[in-house]
Amino acid sequence: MKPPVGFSSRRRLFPRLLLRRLTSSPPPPSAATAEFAELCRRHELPAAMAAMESLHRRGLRGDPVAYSELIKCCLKNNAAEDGRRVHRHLAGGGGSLLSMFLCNVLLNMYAKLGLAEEARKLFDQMPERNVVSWTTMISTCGEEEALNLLVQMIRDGVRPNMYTYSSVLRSCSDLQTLRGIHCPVVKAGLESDVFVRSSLIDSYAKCGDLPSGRSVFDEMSTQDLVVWNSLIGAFAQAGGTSESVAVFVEMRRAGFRSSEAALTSLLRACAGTAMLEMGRQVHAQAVKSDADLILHNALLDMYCKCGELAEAAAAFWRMCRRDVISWSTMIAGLAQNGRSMAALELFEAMKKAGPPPNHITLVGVLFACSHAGLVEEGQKLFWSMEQLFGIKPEREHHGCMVDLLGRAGKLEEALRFIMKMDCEPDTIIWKSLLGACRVHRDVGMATQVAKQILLLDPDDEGAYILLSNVYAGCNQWGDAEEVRRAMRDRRVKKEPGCSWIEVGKEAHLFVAGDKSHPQAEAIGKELDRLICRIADAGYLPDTIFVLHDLEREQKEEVLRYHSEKLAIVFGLMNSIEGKPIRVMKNLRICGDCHNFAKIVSKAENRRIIIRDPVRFHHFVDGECSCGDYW
DNA sequence: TTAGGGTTAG
Repeated sequence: MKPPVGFSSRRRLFPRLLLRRLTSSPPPPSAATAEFAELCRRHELPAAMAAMESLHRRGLRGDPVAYSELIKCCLKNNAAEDGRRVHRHLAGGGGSLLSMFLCNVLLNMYAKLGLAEEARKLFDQMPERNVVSWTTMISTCGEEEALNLLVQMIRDGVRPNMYTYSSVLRSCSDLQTLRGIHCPVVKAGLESDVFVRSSLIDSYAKCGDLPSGRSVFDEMSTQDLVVWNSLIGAFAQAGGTSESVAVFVEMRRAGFRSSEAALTSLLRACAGTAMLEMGRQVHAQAVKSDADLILHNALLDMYCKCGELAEAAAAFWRMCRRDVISWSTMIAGLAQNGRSMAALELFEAMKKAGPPPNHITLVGVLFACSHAGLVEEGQKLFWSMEQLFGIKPEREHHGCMVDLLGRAGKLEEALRFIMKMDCEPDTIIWKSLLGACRVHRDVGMATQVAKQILLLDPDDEGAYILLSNVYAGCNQWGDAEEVRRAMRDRRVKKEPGCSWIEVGKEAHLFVAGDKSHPQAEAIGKELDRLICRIADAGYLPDTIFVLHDLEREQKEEVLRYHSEKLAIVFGLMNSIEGKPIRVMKNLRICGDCHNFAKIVSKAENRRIIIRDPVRFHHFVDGECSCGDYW
């Protein structure tokens, strides 16, 4: 007899199962295995685990599909210990239950849970391996190991398929290797697979070869939304905002919908290059996706990275759901924009009403302390974070502490702190101390610290530059020149300083002293006029920031054409009165440009926002949000 | 049973 409409077998089984669980007499073997299978199928983890134990106690065994569902359920619930228990049960009794199929499922669980060692151990123990086993193993590995496994699998007579190549390609971090793998992919006729294609695009972008990524895309005959998004994401990651927008427009024209992933990538690109107007336009496209958390986190980040804190805060409080990334983004955004106290207040609110902080949240909070000179608060947090939040200080947190002490002029204390650290100091931590030596003009310690960095990395450009800055700042021109010579001898090049500004949704780039911009002549003239105007307001070029031993007049000339000055003048010339001037820099702002921007903000009655790689400077009415503490 | 696109710091 057929059940009545709407009365599915699933609905019928449930009360029977419940009844059985409530009664003490065990079900007959066939019913017990069926019950186990059903619990596994329904992913009821604790009940299925109990059913498995009970079955095995009675010497009974379940169906392979049931075990496979149970292992998948362990993975879904992140229940590694339960997964291991299933593994032990399957391996017990001579291991007869551990078929290649179930080994592969277990392998996948270990791999996805990040338990690489356990995955490897199981893989090594497998008497037989098929393409799924090899591919699963490859997907857990970095480039070198993935390539080794690929060679071994071919030697073992197992032919890689599109899944295998997709994983191998994704592991490539070196362009030559990537090209080497691309060849057999083409030979095997697998390039047209959309998964392989998106892996190729992502990996070419990651290896810095965007044109190759683009040509893989252009050769695509069947179109696929994810592949479009891969290309948008690839340009976004490389900082190519206008290119990623162009691909987005192209994609829409080709009839594809604008997905959340694509909009998120665009926002990331806008954030990376501080393209606020473009970001606002993407925001307008994103309004329909109210519930998408990742997209809204990216939106928040975009406003923070464009220095628009009021809009960031509005976006933050408007979100219908906020996760640890939303809170961390907002806290770091406030801190980087010189609003340390507000960052700390938000952290207090998070502790009361938000999700538990993670290690990145605490980096943001420590950053807030170090950039506001809140030494005691920072130290208190650092020493209590493990106890309060269960987060063991990592290298990044130690780096923040060195920064905190160094910025506050406690150089000896910072050095002692480094010496006592549990982890080995890396060049980033030493450079933080070297930066503090420069600010506080401690030539002796700077020399020692720079030596330490160059021992770790003899080609570290930053160490040479910072040390030569320290010498130049103390008028030790001979020493500064010697550092420069050492740099030349080792062929270490200084990255040229550049700034850019968005005008009419386009980025205009300026390199120090560069006259290639179409308006270069007019900008130069306007800069001269501006410098004359602000000279009356007290601007005097501070030549200490010129690193070469030049005559004063020459130094002034070098300073005059620092890229941020050119960008500010261009912004003044090309934007509506009253609109803030927003400049982005690849290097940290020099003291003279900082002073220049302060005076211009007052003299021209303009808000100027400069973002360097570490933080923001908001110049309003002759003052900077950093309080001259950077 | 194996592979794809999106968010935070340094």
